[in-house]
Amino acid sequence: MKERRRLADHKSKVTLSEVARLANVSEITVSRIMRNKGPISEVTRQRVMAVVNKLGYVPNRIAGSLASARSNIIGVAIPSLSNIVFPEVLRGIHAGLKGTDFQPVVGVTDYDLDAEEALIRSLMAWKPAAMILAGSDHTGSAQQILVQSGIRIAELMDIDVEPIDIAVGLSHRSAGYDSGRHLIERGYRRFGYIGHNWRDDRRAKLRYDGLCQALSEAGLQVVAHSMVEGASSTLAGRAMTANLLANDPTVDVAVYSNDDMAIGGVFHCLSAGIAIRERLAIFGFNGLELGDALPMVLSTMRSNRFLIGKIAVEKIMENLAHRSGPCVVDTGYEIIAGETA
Amino acid sequence: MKERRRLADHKSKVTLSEVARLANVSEITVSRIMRNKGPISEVTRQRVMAVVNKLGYVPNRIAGSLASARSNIIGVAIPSLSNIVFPEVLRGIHAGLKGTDFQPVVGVTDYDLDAEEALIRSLMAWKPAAMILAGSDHTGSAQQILVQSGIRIAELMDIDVEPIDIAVGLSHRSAGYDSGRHLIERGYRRFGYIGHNWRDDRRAKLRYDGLCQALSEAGLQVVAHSMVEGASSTLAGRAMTANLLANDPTVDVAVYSNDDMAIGGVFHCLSAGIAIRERLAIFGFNGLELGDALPMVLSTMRSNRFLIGKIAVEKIMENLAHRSGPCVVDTGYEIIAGETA
DNA sequence: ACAAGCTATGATAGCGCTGTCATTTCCGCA
DNA sequence: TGCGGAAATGACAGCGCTATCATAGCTTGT
Repeated sequence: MKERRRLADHKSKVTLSEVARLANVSEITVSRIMRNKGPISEVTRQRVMAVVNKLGYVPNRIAGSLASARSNIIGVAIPSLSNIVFPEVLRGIHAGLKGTDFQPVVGVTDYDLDAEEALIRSLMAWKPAAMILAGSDHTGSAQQILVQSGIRIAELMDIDVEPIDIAVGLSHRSAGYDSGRHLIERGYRRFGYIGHNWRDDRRAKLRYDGLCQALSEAGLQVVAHSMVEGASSTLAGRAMTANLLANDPTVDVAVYSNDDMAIGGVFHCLSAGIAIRERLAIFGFNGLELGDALPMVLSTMRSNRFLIGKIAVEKIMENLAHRSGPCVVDTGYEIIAGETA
Repeated sequence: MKERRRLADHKSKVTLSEVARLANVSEITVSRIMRNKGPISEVTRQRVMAVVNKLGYVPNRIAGSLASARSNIIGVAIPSLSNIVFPEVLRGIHAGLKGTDFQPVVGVTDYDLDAEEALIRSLMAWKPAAMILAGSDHTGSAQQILVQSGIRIAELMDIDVEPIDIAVGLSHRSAGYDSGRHLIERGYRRFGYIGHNWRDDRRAKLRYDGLCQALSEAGLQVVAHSMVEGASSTLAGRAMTANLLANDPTVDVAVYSNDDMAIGGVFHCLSAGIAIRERLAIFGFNGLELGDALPMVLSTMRSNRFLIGKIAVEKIMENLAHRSGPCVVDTGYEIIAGETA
């Protein structure tokens, strides 16, 4: 009997009331001490903490959240972990959360809105304190769930449409536009575009639209396209660059859907002996660190992925309780002139 | 009064009992339906589901977990999100979890064991169904918490030491050893090593040790080192390559702590006009996709990060309830001959 | 025709914690 | 000396769900 007691004590059953009993105080006192809430005398605190440490007591947040009707969970739904930009956003989120005791619960949607809806439902079941999503495209039901939840919602990456609550990101449309202006100013006239699946990556499409507008205003247009099915990758960028030049040898600049693709372009040129910039200029999007390390610095546009995640969290934390009307934070972008365009 | 009721109904208070009341069944019946558990007649199911959909009822998992003393959370503690390998492991974890209704809760330790301990405590408070960690280095307390918890514990990346429960990864020591053998066979004799912070990345050190052993068995040694403070990066790899060659122009092969660094080496050679392989051979570790897309395919060793995450989850799911004695899964590695060494 | 064994449903009692509203103790100051 | 009020603690009633055991109807087989 004695042994059984000890086993039970040590494994499954170290609860608040156990601690309270051994420390000769009420449960609520222990609870207050664990949460640093309410006035507690130093003597009691130490006596209780001694017991806590001895038993290795870890408060059960599930019970706590149920009782207080609030959790310290932040739901995060991102489209993919393969595309480097999302881990970077996650990094920003983690950085913003550091020091708080909020925990992100991360799900991946694979760019599928129905999967996103299912994920949102599943995350909502944990009564998160806030939700962070990528983009502002959601199914009707998902949108409704988000709106009705009343919690803070941050929609990241994109600020081209009105958010439910908070949007943090940049205008991809005007980023594309400014890329176009920049390249026109540098004297390029025969534009090629190398991209990937627009259905998944709607923001790439927005940048393309912006680019076209800039060209059109200058009486120009994209004269050749090479689009790859599926996701962006450096290998795809390499292949599509070869493809583009084969289709239309007159292009003097290739604009890529992102840096992964553009770096593939650089590699193709290096290995095919094509003079970058003189023969073909290359312009990307994102400003990945890698672009900086290339034999020639990649010309691109920096988006601040880390910052987007971090600021989203900060905005949420500013007032966890109430939405304050749609709020848009523009994290901007910055042209990196580089050496490839 | 009527309006107030409706508001309350629609926002905060869509609970099991509410659904049960409107569907004219008991709470437990609704609970069974939501969980697909126990025998339920088709008629009842449909009647209840109609109410569920009408109210937009989402079960509260917090309450559910408390009542059932089990959660569908998987705690994940990784050292970093900056190093591409961990997002890939995460991807594997998500892939393995797909189709189950488990949710990963991810925390980042920044390679700090004390931070890891704090994180483990914090994750444990959610009574996770299992924990996934990187590496087998933990503080004493962390180790104790993990052992005592009784839940499944997977320690990833590394199988060079005995795990608490499950280990999935590869022997970095023998990977390093085999790199050495491979390069010796190819005729290289003057080895340089380019690495990053060993305190953070203990596995890189293991690979180095393995390399040295292979060299030593062949009567060789590493004749020059260039180590960068801090984390690995392509830029650092570039700089350290220049540095290495300046220090000892006789080296004919550089082994890098990982592909990020090695790719930097490739870039340095490309931009300094150094003949890769003829003048300096380059060998990495990880087998990143990017290595394949380079102008010359990177010679390296493939570690299967995605698989490590996926298999860890599968092993855990095999028997969620009980540990079955230490279990080690070797996901192996594979030499990619490539064109740089 | 009736025990045995289904299937479908319900009543009850918590899970481990926190919010709310007391209650007690102790201090400073008139 | 006594009183107002802050500091310290506690009792109690849930939070929203699920485990457990019980109950009612309905087939079966012999």
